[in-house]
Amino acid sequence: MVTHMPETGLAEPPEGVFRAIADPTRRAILDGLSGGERTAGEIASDFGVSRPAISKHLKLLEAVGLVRVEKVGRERRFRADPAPLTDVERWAARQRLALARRLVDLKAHLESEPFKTDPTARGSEGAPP
Amino acid sequence: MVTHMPETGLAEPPEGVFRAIADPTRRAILDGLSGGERTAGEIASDFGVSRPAISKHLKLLEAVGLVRVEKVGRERRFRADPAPLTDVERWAARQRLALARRLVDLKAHLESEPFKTDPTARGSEGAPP
DNA sequence: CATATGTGTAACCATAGAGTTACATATTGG
DNA sequence: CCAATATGTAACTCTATGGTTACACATATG
Repeated sequence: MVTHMPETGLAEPPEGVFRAIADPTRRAILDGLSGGERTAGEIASDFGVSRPAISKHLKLLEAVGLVRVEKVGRERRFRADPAPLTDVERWAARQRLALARRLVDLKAHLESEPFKTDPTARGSEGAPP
Repeated sequence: MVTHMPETGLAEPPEGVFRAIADPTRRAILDGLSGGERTAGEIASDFGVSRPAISKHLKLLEAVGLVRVEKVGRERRFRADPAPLTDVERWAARQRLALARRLVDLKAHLESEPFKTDPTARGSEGAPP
């Protein structure tokens, strides 16, 4: 039994990004940044939540690298940076590949051991020559 | 100002999956299921948390379709189903594409308006002494 | 310089969520 | 039928987190 942390053995991607995109408002912020740079105020005006709330979301997004900031005068221009999402995509892709591999193994297994108990039996799929 | 919900205009993927994979233990469970089916007890024994905790994680994972269960006798065999992750991958990919598009637009913009103030100037990246 | 503007921070609140222990519900095996 | 095994559920606790309001700061502007 692993007593410390999950410790999957598989490379565990940065926790932060997963948590960051778990919140719908933060995903919406990133979506809103798809068109290009926006100031904190502009972003906040898109949602029904207070500006401070958005400010904190932006801070968190910046912390995990999903957003870059550029201070221009008294305003701050935010722009999305999807780079950290590669971790998420890689993890998701690996999950899919794992399934595919299992299916291949299963197929191979079924084809190699038709019916030990009955030599006269035809293939398990019922499509014998 | 949108008063209801984020409402990004862009297709908003199922909230559930994002929340489900936000938890490191749940991701670890899915990773552990990469090799094939496992019973609830086997899964629980991999972590330093109580079995009920794992049970709840499994319930949530099943609710969002990331895991399938098959009751066999008194035990339950769980297996991963990465299908719902396509939503996540699509969203992530779209984010990346949005950035690429912005960069292309920027490049085009820079190339179309080299140096209005100096007709003799060559490409924008030149190193004028 | 005195204000208006654009933002971040601090202090609080309320709720969600992850963990725990105790107990209820199937099945299997004698 | 009864004890052991494999799980899920209920009832709680604690902490993380998203939101809010009030206030501090920096930069533009008349």
